[in-house]
Amino acid sequence: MQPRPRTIPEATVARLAVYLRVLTTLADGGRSTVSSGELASAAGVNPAGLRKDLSHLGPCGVRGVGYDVGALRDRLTGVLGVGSARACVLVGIGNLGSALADYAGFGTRGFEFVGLFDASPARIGQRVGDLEVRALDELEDVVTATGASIGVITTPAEVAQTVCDRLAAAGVRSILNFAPVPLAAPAGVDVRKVDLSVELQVLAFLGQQRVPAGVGESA
Amino acid sequence: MQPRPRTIPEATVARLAVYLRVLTTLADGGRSTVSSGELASAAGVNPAGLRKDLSHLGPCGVRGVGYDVGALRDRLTGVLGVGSARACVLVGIGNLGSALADYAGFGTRGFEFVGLFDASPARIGQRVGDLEVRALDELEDVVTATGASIGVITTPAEVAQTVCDRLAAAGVRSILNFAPVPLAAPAGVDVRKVDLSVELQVLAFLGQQRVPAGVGESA
DNA sequence: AGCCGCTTGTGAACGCAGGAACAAAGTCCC
DNA sequence: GGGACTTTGTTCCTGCGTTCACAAGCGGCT
Repeated sequence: MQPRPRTIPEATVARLAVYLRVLTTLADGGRSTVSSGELASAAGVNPAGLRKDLSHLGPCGVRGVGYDVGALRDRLTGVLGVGSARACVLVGIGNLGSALADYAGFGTRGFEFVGLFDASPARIGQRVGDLEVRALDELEDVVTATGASIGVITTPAEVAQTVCDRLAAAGVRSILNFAPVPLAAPAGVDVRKVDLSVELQVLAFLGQQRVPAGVGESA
Repeated sequence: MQPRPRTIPEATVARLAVYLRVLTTLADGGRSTVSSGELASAAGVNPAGLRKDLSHLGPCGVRGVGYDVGALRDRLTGVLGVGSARACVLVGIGNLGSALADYAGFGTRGFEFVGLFDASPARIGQRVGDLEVRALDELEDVVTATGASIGVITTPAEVAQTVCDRLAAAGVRSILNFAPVPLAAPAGVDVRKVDLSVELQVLAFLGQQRVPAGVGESA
């Protein structure tokens, strides 16, 4: 007996996270109710699409009035599973890794880094944010001890697969990969990839496509 | 006279960038030809999809043999518009901005940062990578002088729209936005968004969905 | 109490991306 | 020179995501 189907499209989940952020802002501003139109505008999406996204959670609005800001925020918090802080480990403390470890957007949104790891002896022992960088050898122990369920990989491409394997073997079930290689993970482990240079290249293509005549005139 | 339709789907363009990276690696390794199956495996996609992606560029392989690594790489380089280095400016030199300015993956792939900007006087004058952080006032002058066509925003959310407006007014045609707000840009300016906390939240949801013990039963 | 306007939630149509199967073409071997 | 194998390029089909448009429900006003 499950009145609502458990399957929520990934694209919808991504937008729910955006709605949650907007709702938090609105709640801080003292707003009590919002209409789908206003919320959609603040989130940068279509109002009808927003309502369809929310319909996956069952009815959570009042017709003729709109959505209760606090209630909807709490509902989204529960559905997205960010009610209790989730323990994350980060492997590869280079420039990008350090930035992520210090990124306020994570800590304030239900995620807590409980371990930073690097292979370079020069980095081990350094403090980044409020954590100390540890040797890669301790990875499995820390994952087990903290019950970390999320791993972030910001290592060079060559070692990303090895790190992925170790994370998966240690019990991590979700991996966010910034290394520019496709990772193979065992069943039961989700991998998401963020490729920053690809984003730039898509942007470059779109800009070039727009002006097909003599665009690279940087001289 | 345009033998091939100019419309290439965005999803395809993103994958073309991945193929280009793999091809570069293969070329460095001395490979001369590759089959679609091998290339697809290295890129983490379906072979049929890869061939379909490449078909947007017209025939560029030899049946019975495969693709010429060097030729295909050059073709992709041309299509993606990364043949000549593109000038980029980066606004918001916090942790993330510093990491991006230093990220080797950009410089080696046809992108060159020509200006780093921040509003905080404490950061102005600091060296990041091989550039000096400049005052935000100089943004327009630098964009004009260098002909930068790409802007990257890593500022706090509150000022992202203002920066976006100034970039667009100065002549930047493509913007990569890391701030967690939807940006409105005039026609002719492309905006792509990368939201790191959303990626983590999607991951958290998928991990939670896999183990539905004690979901938020708010009833 | 009844009506009206506003907003949500849902159903259907459209377009797009992804995957699989098939035909064309070139090469290697006999 | 001919046949067969390999690999590309294309075509069809299925499924998903998005959008538009309508019906249902609730509050407020008369």
